[in-house]
Amino acid sequence: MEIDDLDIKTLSLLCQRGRMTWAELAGQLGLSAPAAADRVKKLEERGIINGYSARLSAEALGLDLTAFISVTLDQPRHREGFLAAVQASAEILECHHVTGDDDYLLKVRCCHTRALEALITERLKAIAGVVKTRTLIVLSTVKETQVPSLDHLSESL
Amino acid sequence: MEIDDLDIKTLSLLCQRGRMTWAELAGQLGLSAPAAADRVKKLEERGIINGYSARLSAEALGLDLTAFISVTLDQPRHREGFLAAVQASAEILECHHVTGDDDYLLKVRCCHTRALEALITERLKAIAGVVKTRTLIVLSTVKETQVPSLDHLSESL
DNA sequence: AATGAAACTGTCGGGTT
DNA sequence: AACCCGACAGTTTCATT
Repeated sequence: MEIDDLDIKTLSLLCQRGRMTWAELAGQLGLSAPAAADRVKKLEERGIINGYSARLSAEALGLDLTAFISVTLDQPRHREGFLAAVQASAEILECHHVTGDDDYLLKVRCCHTRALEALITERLKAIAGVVKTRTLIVLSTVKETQVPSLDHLSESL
Repeated sequence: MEIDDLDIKTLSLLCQRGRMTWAELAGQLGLSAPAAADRVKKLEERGIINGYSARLSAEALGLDLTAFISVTLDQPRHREGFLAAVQASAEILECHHVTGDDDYLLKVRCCHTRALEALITERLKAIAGVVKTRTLIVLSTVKETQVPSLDHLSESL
């Protein structure tokens, strides 16, 4: 199954304005509304579109602090507990198993440095097996996209 | 202006299903459709909801490789060019100015190791002022949320 | 993939607590 | 101020060509 240029444009438009009407989308694509809706439905069925989300402003919600935390686990047997704790913690946005000196890289977002301190000392370091953490605080964010690059899929948009 | 529990629930629902109808949302909130639409409109006006996006599956698009790259710039005067290159590169999802040994932390997503190699050697290292990069490859992703934590805003959902 | 009809949704006004 | 109700325009959806 191929992804054509119209699919790319559809994805691009729906990433920018996820609640746009099929009629509006159809206008941008040069199609009729049912045809546009059909294409979107197929993209959903193929799993390319997972769903739709409201984009929230972290700052407007008072979440001014972003940080990346590297975590080292001493023993593989502690993994289960660590992963469960990660899932349970709302402040941890992302958790990746990575190559390099440490085992996991977390992206966290919280209100202020006190909350970050509590997260590191009371939650992360409390988990059995966490022997080391290293924290990078974000001073400013230059770019932050959720959407993967679409350019590599087509040359002529 | 306060954010009440109904707002929290509204945000939570719209993060899961951003295209849900006002009637459906209203049902979940125990309100009428116009009242629910009113609340959403106010959240949008306050900047708490920035917009809506389709969630795309990186894997379904063939973007199987995620990595974090630390970048060191030798001189502040090279910043402008670096930031411009970052914005122009579709494979770079995020770019944060961070504390620590290096200056910037990038999150990138591409097709395979060859594309990553090209990104690092032909694009990043080609930028004037980039003296060092350090790459962590993501082996697996345990958790990946865009949504900031909402729990700290209310105790009783 | 486009058209046309039926059902639904979003939106606006007015009225209520 | 926040919410509910009723009505109309616009939209989605289905069948058909």
